[in-house]
Amino acid sequence: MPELPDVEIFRRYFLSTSLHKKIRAVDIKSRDMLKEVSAEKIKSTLERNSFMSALRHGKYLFMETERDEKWLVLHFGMTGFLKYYKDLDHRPGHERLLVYFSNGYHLAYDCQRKLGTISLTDSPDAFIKKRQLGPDALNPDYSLESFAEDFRKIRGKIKSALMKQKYIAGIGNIYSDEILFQAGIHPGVQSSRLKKKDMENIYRQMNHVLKTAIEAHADPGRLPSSFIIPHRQEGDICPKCKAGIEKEKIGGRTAYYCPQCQKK
DNA sequence: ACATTGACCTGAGAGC
DNA sequence: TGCTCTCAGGTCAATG
Repeated sequence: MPELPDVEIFRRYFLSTSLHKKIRAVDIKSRDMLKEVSAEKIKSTLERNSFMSALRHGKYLFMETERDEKWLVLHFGMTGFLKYYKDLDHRPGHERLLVYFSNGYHLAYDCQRKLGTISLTDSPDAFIKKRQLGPDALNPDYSLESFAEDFRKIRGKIKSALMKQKYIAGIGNIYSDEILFQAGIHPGVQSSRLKKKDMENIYRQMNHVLKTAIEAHADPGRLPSSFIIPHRQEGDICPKCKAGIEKEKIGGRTAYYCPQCQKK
């Protein structure tokens, strides 16, 4: 599930539920999801501490602690999400990290497939650099000029390029389909062969689609009816021209597109 | 150097 | 009902 809009919604959820509350205890339920940190280190950093802010870069969420200037870093894989709850009856099904606040509430990081990661860092910038993440897809400082120049040099297909986190961070399988659908570009086109106008189109739609998705709380049911996301299934029709939606494997992932609106 | 493939996990749904 | 197979909104290491 979690691409940039989803993680942005998680960030806002975290801000509205979990700041400035004393952390009574921390339970690491899946040690295999820890990356470059021990369970003991996470516990000693968070316990008796509290959270004071949060940042997002691409699909990563950074949560800053009040003391020690440490940041808990979560990646949500394909199935991760956060849940803040009091009553244990509301506990989600696959808790991997559980924070107990002294007010009796819990913040759970749930990740069924365990494809996400839990880390700790002194600096989000250093973390981003180390993981070789590109600019965040909604970073206003990442200009159309830079985007066009970068993507002209990439040899793969445009869909794969948009999903590559080292080129640009935050876009995954679902939103790359939407951006290309809105831009009217076939996902299998070579990035380097796109015209200046196509680049501009993709760049604008990338910003528009991601912002629109955040406004809709990354909830497919609340997206505009002109989006292809609710129609990403075989046998469905294009919301713009009513042609049948087609699918194709591109870079190992399933791309859905409209053969009429997105010609090669 | 760059692009593609398989592995990593777990569960839901389709088909028999 | 129960089995097997395929697929899933992600990434990383290994391969071509």
